[in-house]
This record gives sequence, structure tokens and C-alpha cells, in this order.
Amino acid sequence: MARVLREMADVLELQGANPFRIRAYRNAARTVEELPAPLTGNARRDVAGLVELPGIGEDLAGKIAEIARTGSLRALRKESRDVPSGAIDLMRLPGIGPKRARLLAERLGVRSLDGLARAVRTGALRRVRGFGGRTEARLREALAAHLADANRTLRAHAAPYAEAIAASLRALPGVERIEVAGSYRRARETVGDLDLVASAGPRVKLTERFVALDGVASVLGRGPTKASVLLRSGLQVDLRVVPEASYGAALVYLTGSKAHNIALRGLARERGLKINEYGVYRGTRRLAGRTEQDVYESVGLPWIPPELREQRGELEAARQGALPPLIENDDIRGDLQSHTTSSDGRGTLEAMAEAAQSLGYEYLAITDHTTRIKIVGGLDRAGFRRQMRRIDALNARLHSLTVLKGAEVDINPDGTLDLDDATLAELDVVVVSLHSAFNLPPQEQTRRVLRALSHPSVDIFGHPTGRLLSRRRGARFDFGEVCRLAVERGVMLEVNAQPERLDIDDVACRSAIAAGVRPVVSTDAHSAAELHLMRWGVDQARRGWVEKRHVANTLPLSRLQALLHHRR
DNA sequence: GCCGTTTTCGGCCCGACTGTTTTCAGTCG
Repeated sequence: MARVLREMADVLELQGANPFRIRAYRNAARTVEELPAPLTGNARRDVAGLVELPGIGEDLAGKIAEIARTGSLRALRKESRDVPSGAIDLMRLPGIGPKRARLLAERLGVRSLDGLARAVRTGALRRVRGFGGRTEARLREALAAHLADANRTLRAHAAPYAEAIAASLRALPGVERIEVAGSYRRARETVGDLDLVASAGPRVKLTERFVALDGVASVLGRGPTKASVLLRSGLQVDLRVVPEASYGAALVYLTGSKAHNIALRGLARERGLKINEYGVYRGTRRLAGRTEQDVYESVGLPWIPPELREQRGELEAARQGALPPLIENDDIRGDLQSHTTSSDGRGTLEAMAEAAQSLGYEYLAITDHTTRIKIVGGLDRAGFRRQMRRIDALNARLHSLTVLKGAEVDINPDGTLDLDDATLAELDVVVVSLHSAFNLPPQEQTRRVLRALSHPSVDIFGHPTGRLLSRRRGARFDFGEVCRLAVERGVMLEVNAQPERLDIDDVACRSAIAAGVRPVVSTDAHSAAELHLMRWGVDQARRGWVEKRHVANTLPLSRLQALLHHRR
């Protein structure tokens, strides 16, 4: 549904329609993407529900219901008739907006990116008025990069670049403050580029130093206050430099999200104020801008954590003094999923325990795999019995850490579990996960998951969808139903901290805690070093409005054990 | 296309950089 709405926005943009009408479609696409539950398919009921949502009126509600029912949109087919085919594809290239896309499609008969590449090669492009040599060269590069695949990067993979660049610039004389902003700061699971904000005096010429940094492959743009580069890794990095008195305003602006900024500026406007990246203004007089707190305060709000700035109700919550006290890394007291050399882990039981101890944890659950998935070399009932005895022996030697006896048990395609009931009942922590048959029809997948979670020994549903970012979509099931059963049975849902999983995601986290589900944040570590991945999971939980009080592994051991025993 | 203790019509966030033309439109974030 979101894709259809976005296509409608693209088509309208090519037509040169009212920009606010275009924005309405894009906002609606975003809203639809974040719907907590599927629509009913009953047009009247769907429309009634949809018009309650912000930014959705009668018209869009009707259109969304139409897409839900028919899979397409009559209005889109009608509007598309006036638009040269292929022009939408051209708009995906940096430097090509609606005007140029339309111009190229009409003047050159270009219908696709391949067609544009041909026009560049033959020199036809340069004969179009408004397209010179520089533009041609840039497009040639953009085409090469785009066709090579310009995807988003996992945030955790971008982190070393972000931190290294910020550190190099911070070390320069005359640089006052510098931070990585953008979706990186909001902790989105993937980032399209890195956005840096710095304050420095005008004589520092920071953008010049920036574009000369080691690792820069090409300079996409450079002015006195703003510059963009492409790193050899393919990652784009933008830098914005402002005076110190504007640093907070620039940080808000570059942290976004765009939708959050638009709404925030709207609030300022209602008070006769103007917010831009330099500060908060009444007329030409600057009232605030040195810190983010100043900026939010100027519109009567407390500071809002970056992870919440997605225009998902955070401004309203801030106004009511109802912002959640988000979970922090230091709240975590233990890890409830990890693997050892007994299955596919690379660390021994002892090495994992030692690493958990050095993190200051009170407990670590060792949850090796079962046997169904052959490649992980999992444990059978005899294997788990041996492992439990080893854990008993280890616990007798440990002081500050308790190792919990666990398993990550495969959910079979029929919803039964890959371990016998007697063994399951002896374990301290039973995590169940999907590792196969991800593509079952949603109804069947829902039945499978519900059956698995109904088993009396199950404590945690691990990486629930099984998705792998940019590689595998994950299982589809009725998340609302699963949450209802999880609450009823006291089963917890995992937020898996592996950067490629981050499963469940932020939106699911939020609807899970709203339903009363208790989340856990686990690393699913396959080595001692991977126990450090916890921060990525905590960040994802924060994006889902999760608080310390929600999360089971912020509890001290005794209370966690009470929770687990209560289940038996 | 949405929305309303400033409005049911007339607003809707705001500014930097590029390239090409020659005063600014287009694009981007």
C-alpha cells in the first residue's frame, strides 16, 4: 500500500502538482507502513479507522481502503497517463528531480536508466538545453554508482566510519563541537549516509579540511558551511558547519527526522517563531539555538531523545510531559541468549561466562541450538544433560555471575518443538525460534507460532520474524494475535541485538509493550566479543519507546528467576 | 490533500549548493 501511495506522489511530482498534496501522499505512505494491524478489508470499517489517523482525511482513507481491497489505485492509473513512462526511474538518480526527469523523457525519449546511460554515451544529453558538461559527468558517475547498487548500510557497519571521521575532525584546532547526527543518531537500523554537525570559527575552513580527509574518494559538493563526500567504502558523508551559538539548532535540524522537523517548525510557527538550522527566531531576533534543550524549550517542550524523533507522537507526548524514560545500556543486568562451541558458537562455556562477568552481568543464559538445523551442530537430550552438569560445576566456582541453563529450540514447521518435554522442563530458560519455513502463508505461520508459544516450557520467542536486513524478509504472521497469546502465557519477546537482525523492530516493540508483552534484549552472541552487541539491541528498543521497567533482563537475578519459575 | 482556541479557505518548514544562464531554477537534505 505504501509503495502505491509513494508512486502516486512521484507521479504528482512529475506533473508539477501542489507540493503539499504530494507530501500528503508521502506522509500517508509512512503512516500506512507503521499500521500496527492489517486492515479488515471491509471498506467502510477501514475508512472509519483510517480517518482517525493524523494526516489521513476522507479522500486518502478511501484510497487506502481501495488499495487494500483491490491492490491498486484507479487515481494512480489515471494520473499516470499524463506522465512519460520511465520518468519515475530517472528521478531515483541524484541530481535528477521531477523537472529534469520529465524534460529528459520528453526531449530524448529516454524511458529508463539504461536509456539515459545511452544518451550520455552518444552525447545526446548535452544537446538538451540546461545540460552541460559538468552535469553530464555527474550523471555518468551517478549511473555507474546506482547500477552498482546504492543501498543503505547497516548502522553498526557505518559506526566505525562515523566515529573515525568525527574523531579526526574533533582533533583539528579551532573545532569546538562535533557530532554525528541524522538517522545514525536516531539509531535507525540502517543509514543512507552520515550527517555530521560541527561548530567552528569561520577561519577554521573546516569543510576544506573535511573534503581532504583520508578515505575520501570524491567530493560531491563543497561550500563554506556545507560539504558532501563519498568515501572509498561507498558511504556518503555530509558535514554542516555553524557558529557555536547555532550548534543546538543545527543538531536538531540535522538529526531530523524530516517529518519531526516539519512538525516542530509548525509548532514554532504557531507561536510566531521561526526555527531554522541557526536558531529559533522572532523576526530577526534569535531567542535560542546554542543547545537542543534551548530549541525545544522555546516551543514549550522538554528535550526529546533522538530515537523518538520520528513524528510518531513524540511531540504530543512531550507536550503532555509523558515522554517515556527510555531503557539505557547500563540497565541491562544479563544476557538471555548466547551460544558456545557445543553448537555453532566460537567461545567455550567458560570463555562466555568470563566475558559476561567482565561486563558486570549478574547472569548469562547459555542457549545452544537443538539438532534440527544440521549446520549448527546442536545438542540432543543427552547433550543438554551433559551441558547442564557442566554449568552446575561452573556455577559452583563463579561468584558474581550465574550461568542459566538454556536452549534455543527450533520451532518445527507444524509448531511442535525440537526437544522433548522432560528436557525442556529441566532448563532454566527456553528460547524458541524459527529457522526454517519462513515462507508459509501468514495464517499457517500464525498457527505454527501460536502452537509453539503455547508449550508450557517456553519462556522467550527468539528473533521472532527471522528477518535478515537486506537479505531475508522474515516470516509473516499475525503479530497482534501472537502478542495476545504471549501476554496470556507470559511468554517474552526478544529484541535480538545482532545488527543484521534487530528483530523485533522498533514499531513492533512499541505495539508489543502496548499490548502488555514483556520484552528481553539479547545479543544471541556466538562469541565472547559478540556479547558487546547489546548496545544495538538497546537502541532498537529505545526506538520502540521501551523503558527499563518493561525489559526482563534489567531485573536482578532473583526477580528474573521468579518470573521464569512462575511460568512453570 | 489535510487541517482549524488566529482560519471551513488559505495556509502548509526552511535554507545551502550547483550549474548554467546572466538572475535563479532545480535539487537536496
